[in-house]
Amino acid sequence: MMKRTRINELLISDDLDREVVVKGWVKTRRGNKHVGFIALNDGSTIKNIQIVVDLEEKGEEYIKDVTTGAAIQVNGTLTASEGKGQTVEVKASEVIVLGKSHPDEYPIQPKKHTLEFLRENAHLRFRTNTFSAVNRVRHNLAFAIHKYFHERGYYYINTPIITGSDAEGAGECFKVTNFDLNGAPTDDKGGIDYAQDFFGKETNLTVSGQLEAEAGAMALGQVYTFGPTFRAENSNTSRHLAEFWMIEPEVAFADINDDMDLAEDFIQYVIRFALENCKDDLEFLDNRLADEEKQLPQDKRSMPLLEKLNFVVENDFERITYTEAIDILRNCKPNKKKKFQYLVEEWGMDLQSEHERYLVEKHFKKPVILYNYPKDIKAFYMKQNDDGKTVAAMDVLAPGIGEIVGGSEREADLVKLQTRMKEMDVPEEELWWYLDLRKFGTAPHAGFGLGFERLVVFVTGMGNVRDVIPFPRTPKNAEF
RNA sequence: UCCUCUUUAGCUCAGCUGGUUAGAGCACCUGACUGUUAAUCAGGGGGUCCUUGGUUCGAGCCCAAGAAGAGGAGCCA
Repeated sequence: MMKRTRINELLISDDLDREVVVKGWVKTRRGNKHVGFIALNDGSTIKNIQIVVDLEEKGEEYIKDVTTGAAIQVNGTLTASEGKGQTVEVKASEVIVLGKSHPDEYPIQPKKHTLEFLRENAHLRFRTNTFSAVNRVRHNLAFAIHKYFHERGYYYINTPIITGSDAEGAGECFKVTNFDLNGAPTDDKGGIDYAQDFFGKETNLTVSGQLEAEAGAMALGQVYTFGPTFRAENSNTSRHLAEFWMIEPEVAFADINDDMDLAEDFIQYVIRFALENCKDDLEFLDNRLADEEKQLPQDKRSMPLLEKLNFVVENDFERITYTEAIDILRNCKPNKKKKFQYLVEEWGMDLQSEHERYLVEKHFKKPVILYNYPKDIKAFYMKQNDDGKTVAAMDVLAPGIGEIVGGSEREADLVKLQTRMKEMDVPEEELWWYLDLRKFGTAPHAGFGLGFERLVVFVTGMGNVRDVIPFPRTPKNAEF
């Protein structure tokens, strides 16, 4: 029996008038009682192949089950198309319906659906042009990430998903327990006795693999993680998920400048990879975005997707310190005219989304790396600068999505780290092993965390992280 | 968690100041058409107006509570 050929191969083939077998899902069927046209897609490309069925020979009934969504096999001949709109098509000698799709019940119609509706049909939305394109781009970005690090001598390490400490200071955790929720054993003080739980201590789903990655970097030199991350924050925004994927490189003998170089080079590399390997999909997404924004006034529209990606790849990111950013913001028009909801006045304040957006989208009009933040608004493990006021932290801000990377040089000095932990009430006992890394062969090192879904949002031009992960987990939603 | 908005046919939406039998486009079904491109044309079927309670002679519409969804904010990636 002949093997099937994938549609992406057929569409670029110039080996015509040969027997082929095609399998895929029906997008639409058109025609009359004499001839039927089927648009068929198998996921190998966003493009469909046209199947032509001679109904005078087969009879009208022959393709009555070939309806939108049905899975079919077509045996036929690859020929030059007689009609306009495509160069090749398959003249069917036999059409076999592998799986029917009842047209009355199948939710995905050959028309525009809202993203909200498709979210409720996440198991079927892969079959739409938009979501198949997004998922192919997502794959290519994931692949590019591994390729980038591998080619540069980084090791992919897997840090634990179940963690024993909640001292990492990065948001609310999901608890992991084996206790029956009605009647967990209690200790003599009336609290829950975790000593009797599966791990013998309180455990959570990881909020970050960074601390463990640091342990890897302090022996393997340069490592990265790429795994699921969980935050139990009640965040209802287009930028947050309860379960998301994060990339966390960690590099020994690197300082904050090396860290910024890495982040910039890395982001440009993976975008370039997508531009080269996802041409059709990105073109489709470029059109989709333009179409979506058609009704917006000119000044509210974002830069066309492909133009934006090429711009990011070809131009250096702007690098400014937090202090410089405050100066720019303090003297900018919206601040003076009191257009900001939070006015920028004092050094030391945390920057709000509106401020970051102003810097990226209005002032510099390109990705911006902010670094050297006040120590009081950043985490305990960041390297304290000599000025006594700032830490060597950096955030990469991208137009449209905001913070895409957060990173820092890590504090390598044991005493300084311990002092900071005391000041910030971080329990030393739980992080004894993290302190050991400073006790035995400490060295300057740096790293960052990149939210994978935010990267995919940026590259696909989708407006919501829920539409770039197949089955999003958000507050009140764990369907599928 | 806070603020704002939304919830009417399978989908996208309209529904006036509270008043008879709740509408349109698409989808679906039937028919027409010899090469279509989200095919086209004609006809047809299809409703727990998110839920609960209230006001009223009368509620899709007004009031209250709740649920779900979206946008923005906070937290962050």
